[in-house]
Amino acid sequence: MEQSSQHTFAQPRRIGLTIARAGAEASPPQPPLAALEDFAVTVAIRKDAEIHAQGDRALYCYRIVSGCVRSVKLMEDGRRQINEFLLPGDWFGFEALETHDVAAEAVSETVLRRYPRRACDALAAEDVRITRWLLTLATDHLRSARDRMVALGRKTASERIAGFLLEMAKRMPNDRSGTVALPMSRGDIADHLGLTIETVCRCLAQMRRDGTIGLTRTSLMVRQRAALEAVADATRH
Amino acid sequence: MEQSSQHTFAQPRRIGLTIARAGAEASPPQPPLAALEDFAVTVAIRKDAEIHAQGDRALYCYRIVSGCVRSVKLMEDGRRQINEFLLPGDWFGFEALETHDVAAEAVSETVLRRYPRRACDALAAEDVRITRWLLTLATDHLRSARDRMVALGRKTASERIAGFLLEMAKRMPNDRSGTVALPMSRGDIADHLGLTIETVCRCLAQMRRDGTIGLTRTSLMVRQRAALEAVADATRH
DNA sequence: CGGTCGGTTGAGCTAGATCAAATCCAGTGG
DNA sequence: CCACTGGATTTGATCTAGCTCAACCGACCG
Repeated sequence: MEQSSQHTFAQPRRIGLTIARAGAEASPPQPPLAALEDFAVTVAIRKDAEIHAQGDRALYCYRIVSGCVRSVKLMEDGRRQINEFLLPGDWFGFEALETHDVAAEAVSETVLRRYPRRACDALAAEDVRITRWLLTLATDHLRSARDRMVALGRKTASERIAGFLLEMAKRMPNDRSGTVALPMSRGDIADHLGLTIETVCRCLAQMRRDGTIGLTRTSLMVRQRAALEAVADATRH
Repeated sequence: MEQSSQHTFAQPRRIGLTIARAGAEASPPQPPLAALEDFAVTVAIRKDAEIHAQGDRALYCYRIVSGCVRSVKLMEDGRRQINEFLLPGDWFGFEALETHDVAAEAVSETVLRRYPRRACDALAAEDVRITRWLLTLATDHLRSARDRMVALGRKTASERIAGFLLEMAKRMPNDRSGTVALPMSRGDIADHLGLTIETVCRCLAQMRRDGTIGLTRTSLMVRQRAALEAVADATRH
């Protein structure tokens, strides 16, 4: 089942960092060793295809070149939690032990750069900067996971959604008009925020009625950032 | 407000790892450099005293020698999320950037070993093993944060509580009879699981009526592990 | 043009929250 | 040793945010 839908490009190499940084406002840290690129392969993933499953041997880690990936945990009965949405420049899969504890799926058509973990480890053994960089990645993810736990444990539906919209507006590339394309479905948003599709819809509809956001099926415009922030940021300091 | 209640022991040094490991079934990884101990100080913290606040300059990281610590995030209006309970052998504060993004408070009378982050960083610059160890810590915390996100986002009250009880039974030292002391209040449990005190009480009471657990105010006995696991572990694989 | 699949909207329903009383101790003072 | 006090816990009664179920809608597609 793993990577059933991907194919490997014969050609591109070293297109790496340039593309990765495009449009990312505050990009995640990039690895300090170009040598890593020598072991990498570029792969294209179709929308909704699985990059790796929960429980797969963790052979690779990945950097997103373009598109969007969701990191997912599933329960037996189908309940789903999306840990995070990953965007161009983001890394994932690096934090696994023997196996991946989450699945990774393409939210939209996605191009990845794929790195063998073995090579990663080998380089890390030679060059401390690799390990330090991995540490930075891990702590960044940890801190954002903590923010999400407050949201999931203690925030109301509209607080969660306001926070999500602000995050997306910040992370996604926006055209001049301030409109950003939302790559994920309402269902994905719901499973990210611990809500149902219907609740997500109703909150968004309300915010549109209030004039705080502009909204179509796939795009978002923040019209009154202050109003959204007031709803979202009840977190102290 | 920081450390208002702690005092520094003049005496003990190097008692470190021995005490730390006592009773911990699967202890977190310990640092590979005894040199770190040369910069450490042992401090005692009173119940409910703050070790560091949200937003404090991150000058130290800590290892728990004995007792229990909660890592908490507060919202303006007092809503509270406890990210994790930390037990003897656990490290915290290492993942901060300039400031701590969470507060740390003693759940019970607690003894800590406190390490200046500056010294940590200096040693890490000399010895890769320190950095690797920090990476291990960070990824461990990240993986457990993900499990908690599934719980907070998608599990029912009884599933969350069953999972919590199993985790505690596993992490806490248990006397011969299989009874473990629960150091935290019902309120702490509620704020950890994203529930109210009343819901926690009712679920626990129900489990006691069903005979799956034995329970007093401060202690827990798992009587039918299988029953608890059936409720808790709906996570695939 | 009919079908399908997201998305939206409406109408109840319910798990868990909220509000309100008891109880139960642990610690205190006599 | 016992009564007293205050906070934590437990239990009961009610309420509600968000879920569930169901209908409808609009865009895209063969």
